[in-house]
Amino acid sequence: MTEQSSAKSKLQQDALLPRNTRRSLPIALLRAREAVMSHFRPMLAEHEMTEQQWRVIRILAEQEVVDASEMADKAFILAPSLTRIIRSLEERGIITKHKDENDGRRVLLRITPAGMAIINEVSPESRLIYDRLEKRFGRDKIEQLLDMLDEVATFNETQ
Amino acid sequence: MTEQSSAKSKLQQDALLPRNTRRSLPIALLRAREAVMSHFRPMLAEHEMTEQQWRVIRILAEQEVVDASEMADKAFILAPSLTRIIRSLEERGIITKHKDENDGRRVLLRITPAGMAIINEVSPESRLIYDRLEKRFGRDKIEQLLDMLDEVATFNETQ
DNA sequence: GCGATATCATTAACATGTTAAATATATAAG
DNA sequence: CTTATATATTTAACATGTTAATGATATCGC
Repeated sequence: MTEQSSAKSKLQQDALLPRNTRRSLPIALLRAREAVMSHFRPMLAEHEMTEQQWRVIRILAEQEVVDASEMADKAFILAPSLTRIIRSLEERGIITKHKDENDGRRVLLRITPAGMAIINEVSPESRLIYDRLEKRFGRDKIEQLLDMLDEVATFNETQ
Repeated sequence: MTEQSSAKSKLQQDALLPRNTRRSLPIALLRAREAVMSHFRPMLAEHEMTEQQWRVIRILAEQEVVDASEMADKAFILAPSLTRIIRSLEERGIITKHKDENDGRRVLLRITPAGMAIINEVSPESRLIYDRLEKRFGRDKIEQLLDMLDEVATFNETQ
């Protein structure tokens, strides 16, 4: 018994040990995100949509034409992932994809009526979940959280 | 040229990112997380470690023996991912894996000296980055953020 | 105009995320 | 003791994350 615990504490007294994982910011961000997303995923799954695919068509519902780079920025999806997502959504008739005539490198994306139909079916339930979240924590607290997260997001810009 | 861009650039002037996306909690959590992680990944890559693999061995540096279920909980990694990570780390001699003699279903994990060597090499630089983060935002603010994130993480429990 | 350089999108290769199903072991009910 | 049920881990299949390399088009400098 004492033998067993002595080895453990020997390891733990090492000064080089990393910070306790319980208060790790990356994991805390992951947990919070998962807590929110777990409410959305089942509803999206009913429409054979992933969370990332939903982000893409939601942005196209707000803005008629978006090129791939802008989409990657707004939806926070890396280019290689976006390429695959665009291919899948186009094959399923949810979005269209055309070369930009003024810049042959760019790809212009638009949502189709089929895509808008999904938006219209999912949006009400999506709002309901956000409302529940706001009711649970209060709008002020969520705004405050969003502000702090925005601030943390600048950590990579300011060295 | 000016005609073409006028309608859209007016919209864009209000906010480079549309309010809906920019003030979306899931994406804000993602952005914040990425801002933090982008500082760690290059350093982990030097040791051929992914972020998730680092979480696993860091937990094993704190606690001598951890079974797979407990690891999944603490590192916030789903079981199928953990299975693959354990296989990779074991093959590389960074951790060991044994059946629990009292419960044949369970798998017990331990870190090896080679694993501890990685911990000792990475930890100082890791602490440096966290210190920079703390200096940038203040310890109180980060503690406050962690508290709020913990609270959001309970959103899935309390319906 | 032409060549060097930059930018945008895609592909490749491997790791992880996600859900469902399969497997192995443990525990409870009878 | 045996069957049914529950739990822990693994496997499978597909989607996305991540970095590096490639191909295509634009743009800059001369």
